[in-house]
Amino acid sequence: MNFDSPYNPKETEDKIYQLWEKSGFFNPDNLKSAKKPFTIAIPPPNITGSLHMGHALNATIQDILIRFKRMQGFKSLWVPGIDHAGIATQSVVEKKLKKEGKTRFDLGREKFVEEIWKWKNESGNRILDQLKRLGASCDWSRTRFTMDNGYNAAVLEAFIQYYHKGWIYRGERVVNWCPRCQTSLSDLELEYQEEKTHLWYIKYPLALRQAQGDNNYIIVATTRPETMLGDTAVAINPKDARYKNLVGQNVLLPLANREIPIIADRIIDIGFGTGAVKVTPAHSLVDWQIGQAHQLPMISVIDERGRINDNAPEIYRGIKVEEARKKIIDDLNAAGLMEKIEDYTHSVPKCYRCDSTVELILSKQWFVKMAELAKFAMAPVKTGKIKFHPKRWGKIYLDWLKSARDWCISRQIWWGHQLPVFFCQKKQEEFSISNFQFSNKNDEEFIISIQKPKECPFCKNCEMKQSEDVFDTWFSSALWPFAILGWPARLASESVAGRPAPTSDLKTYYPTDVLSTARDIINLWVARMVFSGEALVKKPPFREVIIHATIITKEGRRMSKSLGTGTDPLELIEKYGADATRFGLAWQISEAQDIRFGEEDTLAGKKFCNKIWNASRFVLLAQSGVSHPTGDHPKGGKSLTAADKKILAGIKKLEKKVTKHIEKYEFGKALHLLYEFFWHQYADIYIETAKQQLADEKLKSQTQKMLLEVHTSLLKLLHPFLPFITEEIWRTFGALNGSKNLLITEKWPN
RNA sequence: GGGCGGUUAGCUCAGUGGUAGAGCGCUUCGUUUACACCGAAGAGGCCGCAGGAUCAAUCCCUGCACCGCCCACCA
Repeated sequence: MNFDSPYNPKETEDKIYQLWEKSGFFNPDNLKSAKKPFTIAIPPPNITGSLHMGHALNATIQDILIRFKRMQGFKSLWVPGIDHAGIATQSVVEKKLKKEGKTRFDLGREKFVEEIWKWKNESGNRILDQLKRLGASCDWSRTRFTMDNGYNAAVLEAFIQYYHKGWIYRGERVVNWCPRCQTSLSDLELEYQEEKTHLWYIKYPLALRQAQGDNNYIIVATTRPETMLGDTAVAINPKDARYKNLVGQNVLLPLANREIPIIADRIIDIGFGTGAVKVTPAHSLVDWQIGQAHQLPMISVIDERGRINDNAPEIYRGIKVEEARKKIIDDLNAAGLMEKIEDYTHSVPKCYRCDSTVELILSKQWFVKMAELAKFAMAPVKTGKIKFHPKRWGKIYLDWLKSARDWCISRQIWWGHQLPVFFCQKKQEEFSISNFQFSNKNDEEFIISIQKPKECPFCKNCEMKQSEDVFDTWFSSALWPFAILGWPARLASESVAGRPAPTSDLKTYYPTDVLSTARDIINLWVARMVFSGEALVKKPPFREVIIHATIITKEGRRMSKSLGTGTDPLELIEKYGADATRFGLAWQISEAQDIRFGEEDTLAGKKFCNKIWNASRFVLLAQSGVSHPTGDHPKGGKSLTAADKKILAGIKKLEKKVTKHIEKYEFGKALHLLYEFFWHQYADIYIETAKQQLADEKLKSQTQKMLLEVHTSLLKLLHPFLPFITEEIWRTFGALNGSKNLLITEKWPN
């Protein structure tokens, strides 16, 4: 180690990280003296991802905790891994193909999935390597992937168990559909964007004309004129005096030339538009509900590519939705049926992966019933078995669960876990959305099975066909905390009556202790992990949930690569070093909802590292010519000066406070205290005093011991925050007293 | 429409029922054997606005304003 120049992270970090990896201490099985386990399951980053500030912050938080607990003597396990990220990954590879002028359909399913695996093997580990650069002390020997063999088994097992409990059903519903990704989406995979559009007031002529001349039609207001081709009713509120006498009559649906009834339903808002609303059960959720209540037929007019289908009049078929809207407006104008147009602003759902406008279409999908599972998810939070930090997120979590709708878990993409569902070919009619003019088709015959049945149990002589659908990515990530620990693998010795028995990892490390994540996936992920854990393993998956702040730019804007507004944590590491980067992040941690990230704090971290570096040099130089017999402790000596006593007392207090803050997940506070103490109490005051004491022969030896004592205590306290530099310095100090222990496993001083 | 968070020094943010703090920036001075990625000293704040309970509020309560986030089936 070269103390003659400022601290150089580049010379240290790789070397130290290799030392740690070689030591094997990231794997808690090698922590011989450790007793109680402490576990964190990393929120698996997407395989397509590259480390961003959010990851860096979260990794810093988790690593501080893991290192802290490891030093405290816990069997600390931080399990790393990656998520296959169905739609996201598929679109990355699709984009790559597009450059070659191909689509996934050109390749076919098998070849395409092969392409993705190839891509995964080439660049899928990038983010994990980046985490290492930050100093993350994960147990890499336990690295998992949501599509590795064991994990696949967990996904199928979960589905089958849910199915047998009656919590899964297949049904034709109005679902969110991304026309670009060609798949269904769950409600949580939508992002709403405000759009300025219009409210069109359209005249629907009454089929049975009244004597009074001005009652020839009823006017409906809509933001989606194009879906009128699929209208099967006009609805009004039963209390609306304006239309009371029209209920039960029919109108002649313009353009489509069908007669549809006027119905009354309390769900209709009298104040919206004209108070009369067109009902399109196949393309709107509310309308679907109305349709169910009034037994209306469903006419699907938009297909899975976002085009008008064959259920519409011929002139509109095959046209994209946006164009169909224009054409229909023109045609209504031409027919004199457009009453008026108003400006209107409302939120339009977009695909969270590709930003396309999401259509609501009628489709047969698999759903998880939320009624039971929401109870599972709520119970441990209500009883305090799971605690949120900050507390307020617990309420948000519960609020969502109270009204959560059934979860659509099937996706029509190719990258993911294929549903373990097999259909009888003979009885299965080829599924095509445009065939669904009317509902009430009976379910096809299918069976749920991990392996393809040898014989079709229905017709006895067909080759059964597996469902082409894959699971929603979140269905598999919901199993993360226990799937990564071995669930549902059966150990012959432990299996009980054929039921899944926990593996030893599951026994030892489950439930995990802390989950640290971002607030935007509380419902998407956290809630689902909780009910999955409760339902499948009978235990909540973690005890504490840390919801960390979102990192935004100093100007208050979202950090985004495409906007060019992001800070790249790897650049920070390059520029300031990993410790400084961690410092810059930890320094800004508080309970606030956002962190407006300023690079100055990273610079401060770099300077702090240098301060530690130089103070260490001083302490080492001051030791020259001294040998320290082990056990020779300065404490209690009669010769302690006032300064000695003060710094020792200060350290004691600091140890208590830092411990307390880390335990309360107040990492920013802990770091501020450490910084203040090291720099101003220790370096500015004590070291300066020590210089004088060293010059005094009577105090010299005592002071040398004091410096070493205080310094090593501080290195320990700093280690979870600044692991590289503290470990590097620790090695030099170890050389002094013959100790070869790594700092990562030194005992936490409290 | 509902809920939540924020409003403190030029910037980013801590903080406490009783003289207001940090990092960065700024000013002045300082190369004495850890460190100029430093040290010493300093400037800079009606702690968003208006009320209320209190001996006393930046901190507690109420209302308001502005910024931001989330949820919701206004078609």
